[in-house]
Amino acid sequence: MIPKQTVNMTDVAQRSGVSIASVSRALRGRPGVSPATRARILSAARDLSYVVSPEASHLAGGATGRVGVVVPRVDAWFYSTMLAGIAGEFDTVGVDLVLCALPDATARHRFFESLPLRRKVDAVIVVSVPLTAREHTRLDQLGLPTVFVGGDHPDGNQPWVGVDDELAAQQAVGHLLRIGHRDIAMIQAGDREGTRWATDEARIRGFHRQLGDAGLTDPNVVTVEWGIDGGARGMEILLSRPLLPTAVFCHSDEIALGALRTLRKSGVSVPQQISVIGVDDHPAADLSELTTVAQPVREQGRIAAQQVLAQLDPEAPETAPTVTTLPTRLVIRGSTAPPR
Amino acid sequence: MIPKQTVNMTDVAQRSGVSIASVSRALRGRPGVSPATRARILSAARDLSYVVSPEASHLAGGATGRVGVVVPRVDAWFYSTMLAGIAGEFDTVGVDLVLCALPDATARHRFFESLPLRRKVDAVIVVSVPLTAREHTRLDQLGLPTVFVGGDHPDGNQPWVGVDDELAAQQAVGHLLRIGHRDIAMIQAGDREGTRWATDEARIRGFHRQLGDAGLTDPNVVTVEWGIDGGARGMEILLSRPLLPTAVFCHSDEIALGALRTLRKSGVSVPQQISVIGVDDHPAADLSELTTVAQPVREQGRIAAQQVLAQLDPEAPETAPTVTTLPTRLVIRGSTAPPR
DNA sequence: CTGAAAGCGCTTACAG
DNA sequence: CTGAAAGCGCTTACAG
Repeated sequence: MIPKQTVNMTDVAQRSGVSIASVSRALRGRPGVSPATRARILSAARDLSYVVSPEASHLAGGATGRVGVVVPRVDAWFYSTMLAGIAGEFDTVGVDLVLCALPDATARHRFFESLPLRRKVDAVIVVSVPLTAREHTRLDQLGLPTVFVGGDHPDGNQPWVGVDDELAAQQAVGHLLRIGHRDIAMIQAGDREGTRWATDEARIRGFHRQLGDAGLTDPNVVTVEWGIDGGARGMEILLSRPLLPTAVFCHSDEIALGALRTLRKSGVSVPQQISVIGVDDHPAADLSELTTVAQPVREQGRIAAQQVLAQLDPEAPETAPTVTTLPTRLVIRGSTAPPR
Repeated sequence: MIPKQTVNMTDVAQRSGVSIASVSRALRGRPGVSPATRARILSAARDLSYVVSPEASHLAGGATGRVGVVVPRVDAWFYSTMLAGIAGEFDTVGVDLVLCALPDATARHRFFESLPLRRKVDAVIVVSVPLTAREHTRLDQLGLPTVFVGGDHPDGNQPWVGVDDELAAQQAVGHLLRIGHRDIAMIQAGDREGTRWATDEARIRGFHRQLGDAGLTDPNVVTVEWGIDGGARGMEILLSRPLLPTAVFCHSDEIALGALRTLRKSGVSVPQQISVIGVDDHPAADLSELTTVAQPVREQGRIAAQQVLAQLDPEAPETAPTVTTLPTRLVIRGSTAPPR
């Protein structure tokens, strides 16, 4: 006899001598089943190592047990760390993570127009992705609980988790000012496709504000493509100008690491001739003795996941959508020192 | 009037004046629909921006349109890059990626015992995860096409993609020998929980073999936990011994980067006093001038995804399961030089 | 080429 | 507390 590929609810019902309706109720922990019957059913289900078919369950009105996670990309420290935080949280409750990476404007556009997550997940976490008004509308049309991480705060009152990027920039620049720098440049990240990233804008805003508060105006800003190579290029540009600033605030550690590479290759010593500071506390920042403003990335993912799960849990008390801003922290290493 | 939440096949059928049977056939590209009807249906589906319900489709015998990807973790360069390669490939054909991270033995055990992917995906990609015989059996019980990336070659004739880690180690050690080193140590990665990773074993095998071929035996080997901190610790141990080797082969770039950190902090100059080489070509290797043996990670992910998709495509010609070994390549940077 | 119909494995009112 | 039955949105033989 060929064993059946899969055990279904009918098998469990037969083995425990009840109808599938009772099995369904027992398995979902719903009321309306006597304790004795419930016990019998659960034991039968265990014996057969039965798992509910998510397809059938969802089709009949249940949840999918899946949450979509939308990220710009996965092969960057920030996003993969975020993902690890989310995945760890989902794993504890058996929710499946459907990954959507939107590396460029085309992918983003396609995603919001075709909404491939439709009917496939119970909720969505959107990490950093900048949304146009139309894209927001499309997202709403999914009709799913949504949690945003980083990036713009959603218009409506939807949950958001992140850090204060403007403040982070101010902390970085504040440190440079405090140790005596007055000639501070910035290497800013810009999107090749012209997409405006909330983080980018907040960081340069913080840069200008902090300098402005110190009475410094019209600073040197170079905008390059995000990444190590962009940072390297940014520093090349600064080096090509007549006067070298005494310090450089870099949009992020990846930019700063590239800048450090250029400085090393050019024989400019850090921090003696120039101070460099980034944002993030990327693992490589420690290796390169890069002073930075750390942000808790994994934690952001964890919190976002918890919020989504709370929204999905019918048992959970109804709560107002929360905006969670996690603290950032100056980490002083060897790449910054007072100007000479 | 309140618009319906979701458009279903019936809506498309009505709009194009045919039965849902024809809609289903047209949408799935099956024969038995006249070109004119097909065109009408496709256009109606587009107008309504209809997407097939994966739940219903699968329940009725179709595919889920999902593939499970199992990785040890996502927050490490190797895995996130692999994931990016896989995700990019899936995106082109609209397959959803269900991510499963198995960070420790407990998670791994739970995963293979409860097989949470059961009934949820059409196929599986297993990246690097070491499998016991029992776990292999359990995986087989899923009855799904499976592609392995890295790690052990599966016993049966299942597709595998990866690099030759033993050869990679030999390339690294070969380089050290070629430039004159004779006293070569290794910092090896070991699993805290005692899990035996195929990659780890292959790399130390290559190390010993290459030294053995050069008539060198009984080399210095230090085993530490994988990662930057492990590498740092490994180098501390080497430094604490009476004689410093002239060169160190590191299990991977992450280990090597940690080793470099220790050397810098200890004031030991690289490559003057000691040469260091790693494996992977991690982005930070370039920043740290680390000589290494590069492997194409994203490409491995891409190929694995293509193989899985080919197995899922009924149109695709039946092919024998392939073993694809991608080349590794020595990348010489500043961390290695002839001994003095 | 096209459609009516059975059936996939569940959940949930609706009756007992 | 328990079960018969409708229905979720599809796919696929089976008839035309």
